[in-house]
Amino acid sequence: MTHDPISRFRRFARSVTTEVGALDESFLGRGRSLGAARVLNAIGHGRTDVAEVRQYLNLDSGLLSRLLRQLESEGLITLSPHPTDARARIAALTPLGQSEFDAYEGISNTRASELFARHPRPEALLAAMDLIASALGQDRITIEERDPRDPQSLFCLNEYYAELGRRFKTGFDVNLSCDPQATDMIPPRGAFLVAMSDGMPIGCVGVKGHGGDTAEIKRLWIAPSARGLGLSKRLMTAAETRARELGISTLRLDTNSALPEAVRLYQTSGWTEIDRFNDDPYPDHFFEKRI
Amino acid sequence: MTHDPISRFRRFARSVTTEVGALDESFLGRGRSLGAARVLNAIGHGRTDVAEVRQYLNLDSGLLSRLLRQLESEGLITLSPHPTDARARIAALTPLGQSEFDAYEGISNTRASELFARHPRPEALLAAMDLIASALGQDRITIEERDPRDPQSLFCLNEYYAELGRRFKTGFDVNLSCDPQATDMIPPRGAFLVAMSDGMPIGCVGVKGHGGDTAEIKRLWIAPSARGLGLSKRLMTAAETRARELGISTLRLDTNSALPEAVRLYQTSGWTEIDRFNDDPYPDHFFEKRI
DNA sequence: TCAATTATCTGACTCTTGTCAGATATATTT
DNA sequence: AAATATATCTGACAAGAGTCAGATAATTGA
Repeated sequence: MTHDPISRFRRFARSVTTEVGALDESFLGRGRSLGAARVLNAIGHGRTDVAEVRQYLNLDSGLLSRLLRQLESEGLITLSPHPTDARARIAALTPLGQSEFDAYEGISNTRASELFARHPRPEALLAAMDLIASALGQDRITIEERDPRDPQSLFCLNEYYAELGRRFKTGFDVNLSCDPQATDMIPPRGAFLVAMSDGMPIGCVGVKGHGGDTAEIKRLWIAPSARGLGLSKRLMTAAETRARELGISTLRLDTNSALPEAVRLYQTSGWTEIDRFNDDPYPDHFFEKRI
Repeated sequence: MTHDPISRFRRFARSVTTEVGALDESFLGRGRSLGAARVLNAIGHGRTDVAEVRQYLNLDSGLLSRLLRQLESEGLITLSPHPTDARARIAALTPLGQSEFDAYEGISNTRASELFARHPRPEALLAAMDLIASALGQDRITIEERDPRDPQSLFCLNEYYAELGRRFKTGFDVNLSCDPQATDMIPPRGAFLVAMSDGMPIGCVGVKGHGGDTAEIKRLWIAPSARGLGLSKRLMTAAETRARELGISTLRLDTNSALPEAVRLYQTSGWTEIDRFNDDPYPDHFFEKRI
């Protein structure tokens, strides 16, 4: 039979490589090699340190050096010494470089939006892409500490609130719950961790401290497309480690039976159920863990 | 904001290219260039005519010639003259070539099945891949005439029956419906068309004749992942064209109001509703079209 | 039958990518 | 201050992918 998972996967791989190949072809149309175009794009996307570009594109230093020279001689970028490390250099787009970068962006954006425009269910297509990106990018998921007020963190928090609203019969109103102060989730009192996958936040967790040796775990959320990959365990482990570094010895958390995956996670990872320790109207399960 | 469709698409593209790149790397591990490996794979997948391989991989004839020579000198393939065209050649794997081909297959199959094995919802992942493959492969969908009894056709027909079973309140039993004889859907009486996308069947339609100048359209089906892309219209147009070639001047069809997309399609593409013309228990709408 | 076309092969080239071994200047560590 | 490490640059090279202009032999069409 021809419709086993493997051949379906193959058809997928073939369609995507063809698409990517076609995009590369159009990039080539601007009279520059793909390598140079990639470097320009990396710089345009804010990777200004030469070392950063090299790491991102995984390039040999010699090769990158030549590509940078080429872009410089085309008048697309300027190279200046790094302010704090005179060995290193930082790259910046010139106005000409910016317009060339915009042209590349235009090519890929047009392709992408045409794809969505002619599709009957663009949201389904995007959800499918998220799912696949999470599945394929599993090994490249990183956990970063961030300010809970930065855009990536806020994105996670909003998704979290929206999901609670859908899951709780009564809906969810942040103002009724004891919303942690951002400063309680910033060192030295606490921390906020975001799981990033190829530049997109796909999960978060907060450690809310108050200066003592006890803290609360709050706002554990995983994007639907990344569920089941063991990410919540990774986030919780990272949160515990970070809490320990901050001098915290006891963690507590509250949760709700409308979130059975969460309850199960805590039960199976060393947490003990305890009595209610606050009067927040939403939670109905309370846990504690010594770390 | 960073979570617009474009950046989600980008994250997807990046994760897939990384995956494909990693696969290519492992291919390289067998001590052969990627080009040669691709040619070997194309031959192993049954593309025996050199011309076919060239077209499939979109290679320059000179380049392919050299790659074939290399594979031949490695003892992986044999090249023999084409039986009916002495200019052309056909390639075949030697036993050694077959085992080398199997090794490549093993690499990619292992990767794919590991991906599915560690995913919580492999079916959802596959459905997502199908959806994306259909969306990206739109321009590469071909409509082929096939024997309604060949495996690709049977796959479509079974999916079609299964779907009717789900859609009709009463279920669907092929034996109660007047199932067309295969020979009625083979020239000169009729035809059976299958829409193929990268080697997978994603839709079908039958023209069921009885030797006269009237025929019926039967078994119009589109895979869920390929719906909304205008494929049913393409299939119907192809069916009409083929019917005309077979000397048919009037087409009829029956359908059911549980398939509203179908009813709407016929109403908007030149068909006129007519009285019941058979006593099949399932249909409740009947159409006719002069072509 | 003869001219045009087709399938493949050959040789000569180019470009891009990538590797490697130093060279140079600056930072960091001891 | 000396030794070591780091960031980048330079030159020399090699392999892969791909292009192009003919050459050859077979097939097709007028």
